[in-house]
Amino acid sequence: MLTVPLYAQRQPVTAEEEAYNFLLAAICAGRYRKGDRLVAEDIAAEIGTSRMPVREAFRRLDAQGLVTLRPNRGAVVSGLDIEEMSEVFEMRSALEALAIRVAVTKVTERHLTLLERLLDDMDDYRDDAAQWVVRHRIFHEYLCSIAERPRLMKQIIALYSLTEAPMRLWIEHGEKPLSEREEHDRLLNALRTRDADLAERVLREHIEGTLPALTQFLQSAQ
Amino acid sequence: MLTVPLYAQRQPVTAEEEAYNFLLAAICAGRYRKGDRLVAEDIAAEIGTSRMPVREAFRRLDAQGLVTLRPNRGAVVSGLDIEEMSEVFEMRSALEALAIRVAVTKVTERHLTLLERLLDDMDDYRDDAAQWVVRHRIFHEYLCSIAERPRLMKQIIALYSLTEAPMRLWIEHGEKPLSEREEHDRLLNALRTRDADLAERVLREHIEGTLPALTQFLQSAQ
DNA sequence: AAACGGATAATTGGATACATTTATTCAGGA
DNA sequence: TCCTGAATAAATGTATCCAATTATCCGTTT
Repeated sequence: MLTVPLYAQRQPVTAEEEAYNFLLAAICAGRYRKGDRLVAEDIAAEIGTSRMPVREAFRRLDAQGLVTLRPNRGAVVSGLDIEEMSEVFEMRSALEALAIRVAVTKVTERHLTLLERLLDDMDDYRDDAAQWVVRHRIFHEYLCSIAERPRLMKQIIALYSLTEAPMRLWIEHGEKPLSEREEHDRLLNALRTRDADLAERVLREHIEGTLPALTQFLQSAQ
Repeated sequence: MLTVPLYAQRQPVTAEEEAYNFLLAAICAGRYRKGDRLVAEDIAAEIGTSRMPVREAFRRLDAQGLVTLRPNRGAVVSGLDIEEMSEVFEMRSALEALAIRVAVTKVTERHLTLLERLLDDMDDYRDDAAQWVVRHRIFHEYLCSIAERPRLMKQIIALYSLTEAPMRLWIEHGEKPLSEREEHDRLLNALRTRDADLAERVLREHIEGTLPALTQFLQSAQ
């Protein structure tokens, strides 16, 4: 199995990296939730460092939009309200559309085979919401990585980090749309045609089509 | 004159903010150039703090892509090579296109009047490249701000921070395209029609049309 | 002269200490 | 009971210190 992009893959060589990986993973996994206050000293104690590397990790997470830092008032997990979720989906649509347009010009059979495999992988976790959401993210990120645009990729990854936790809650709630596999297959078929307009259209429909149900779930969970 | 979004407007209340504002402004202004090493202690001495706040500022700048941080090897101003410049312009095109589509649904006469004023402002600095580039940025950022999408806005601002220094060098080099005012007027006219497709098309042409000449300049300046 | 290697200097990463700010507690008064 | 506000506790911001890493210098060797 080829490795695929995901958060925190790099072996930490500094305490700051360790703190960053720890916090990113914990927020994505839902251990720290929207509004939770992150106390530097507590986190430092948990990973066995001093507060300083944790503070530096906070800065990166703040720049990424995952955490909100206010002077003298600490770090709070940002989370997304309905409006912000919609904004993030709009941005995903715009940036992933760009990525797939470029990807269409570079995609090989090898890529398509692996993408297919990633979809099968997702199917295997049909009944494990947490795993399914992670695999879903891996699929999309791998798709975007074909474009070979590092800054674009970084941005898309940041957006997925923002949506992972609420997406998991939603899927765990049993709302996984049955049309997912079909939509992803349509996406692969569009890629195969190398038709950028078609691929973009299918991708945008896939992303934007997910939003209403997710929004409804967020509303019901106030 | 209404205030418009730009970098570093907030009065710094912490040393970290001061360091961040200082470095952001210095990189945008071209005082620190691509490849320059940023020594935390020197910068700390210049702004009258210790290294710690400067290090934290480095993290944010790194997350924004303005600086590259490597373990034990310090901070280096990232800069953009030709390929990266092209990537950033692609991203600007995608994100500003989204912004203008939303802006079209929200734009008022008041906005249009101010935009017009900002264009006149730019004209006044026709012969001052440095000022012109700053005003150009202000115009585009104000245009995007009409969409009222904070995360989108933040991202667009980050992209402008990346391009400001090379843009100034290019304009100072005397290559300012004479068609700029006309293109910006076309943009305002498109906004006035409230036709999202038209506005997006004009904006993308404006952004993507700038790239070839800028690329050529970067190539000539190796 | 160029390449190598070891000594020294410079710089970074991280922990600790202390001042400042914010949060919490709790007693007294409306 | 609900405020109010002083006292206390907790957390943050920053400077300083030390260890570890990296960069630079310089003499030696080829």
